[in-house]
Amino acid sequence: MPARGDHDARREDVSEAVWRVLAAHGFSGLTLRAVATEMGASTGLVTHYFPNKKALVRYAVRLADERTQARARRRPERPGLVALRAALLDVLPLGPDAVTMNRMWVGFWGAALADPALHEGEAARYANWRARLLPHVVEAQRRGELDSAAGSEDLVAIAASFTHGLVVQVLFDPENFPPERQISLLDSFLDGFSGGAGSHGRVAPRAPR
Amino acid sequence: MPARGDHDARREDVSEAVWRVLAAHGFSGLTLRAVATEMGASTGLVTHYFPNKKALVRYAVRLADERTQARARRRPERPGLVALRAALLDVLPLGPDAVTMNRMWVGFWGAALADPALHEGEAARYANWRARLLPHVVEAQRRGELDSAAGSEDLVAIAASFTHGLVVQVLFDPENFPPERQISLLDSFLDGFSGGAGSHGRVAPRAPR
DNA sequence: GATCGTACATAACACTTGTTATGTACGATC
DNA sequence: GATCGTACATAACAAGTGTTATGTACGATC
Repeated sequence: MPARGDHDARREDVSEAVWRVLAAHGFSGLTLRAVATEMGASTGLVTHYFPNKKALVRYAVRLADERTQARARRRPERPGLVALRAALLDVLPLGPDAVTMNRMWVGFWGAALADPALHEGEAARYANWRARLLPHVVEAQRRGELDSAAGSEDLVAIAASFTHGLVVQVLFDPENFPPERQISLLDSFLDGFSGGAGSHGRVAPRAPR
Repeated sequence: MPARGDHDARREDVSEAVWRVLAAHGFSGLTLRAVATEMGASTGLVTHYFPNKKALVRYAVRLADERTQARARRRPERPGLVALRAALLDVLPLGPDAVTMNRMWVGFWGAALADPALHEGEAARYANWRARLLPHVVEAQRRGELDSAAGSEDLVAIAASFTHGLVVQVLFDPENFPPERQISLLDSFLDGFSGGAGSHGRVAPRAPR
């Protein structure tokens, strides 16, 4: 008899297939059969691990969010603006995996707007994301690395807006937004809010790559 | 025999129903029957005016974009930062109609990412939007209303990112982002890029309402 | 080694989908 | 006023959907 962990591991395998299908075919292309063939299995496997489609989607999305959060938490960051920059960089579609995940999130937004339960979950995730960004902004403001003209909560909302809006533009026009430009745009954005004089040079070092 | 204009007018009626269905139920809820009942008609009407679903979606999305552009073009704007602010304000979900249209756009993004034809169209619309914002940014920089540290194209991309990212957050959490806060966030954002000193007060007057 | 529960595959179900065909009211044309 | 094309409604169709039922291989348990 397989251990309990195997069961959960299988559910995560299915969830990852959901991510890929969602990223490739959008929410309207997310069918149990598509998920099954994505895994090279049958729909029987999917229905064996999830009671219905709604539960499958809920689990897959929640898992995606948990993975993202875990990855962000793991990195020991220097506080303040550097940490904020790292947290935002972490979201951008700078590599193939990040592209897939962002495609899945954007594809999910449309469905979440229409379904009350998914909507609530997504709103909570947004609030959670902002709450995790907030201490970095506060610390950056305390250090004078970020302008204090705007309130911390507002600055967080602005930074989150910029980042996700950039994600959408990147996904639709990847050739116009290669990783280097994404990073440079983020730095220009942060530059705008880095204290009094807006043009005193970059406050954060360029990414090594 | 009805005039040619009636035929086109009917196609626009159908398109508007598509917008509402898309905003309410997302792309996966966009069915010919849903569109028909949204109009209080039968699917026969829809199929009479459009050869297939793909053509219907294409037409509806293109019409939505044309309407938006026409509205933006009509307003005679003062040049520079004021014009940029007005153009961005025009996109935000400040009223019920704008909320509906933005919900439809976000719902459409997911489908556009998955379908090559729709993807191309959406990428073109983004490029077009940036091209229309560009002269305002250039003029604002020339006047010294906007920081010239960042390139004009980059500033446009940053402004577009911020605006659409804010749209998404507003749609998911409207109570946290009432119209006044949306406007104040936009002004804070623009403030960050308004020349040397970042905190010399608002560069653009608050909206009257 | 018989029993049994788990982990699937396979198949069938009712339902919804886009599409197509058919029917029909009705104003314009001769 | 007969004819005709337009503007739909109604209905039928095959294909695809989520869900449920059934079959079955197989390692663990006694």
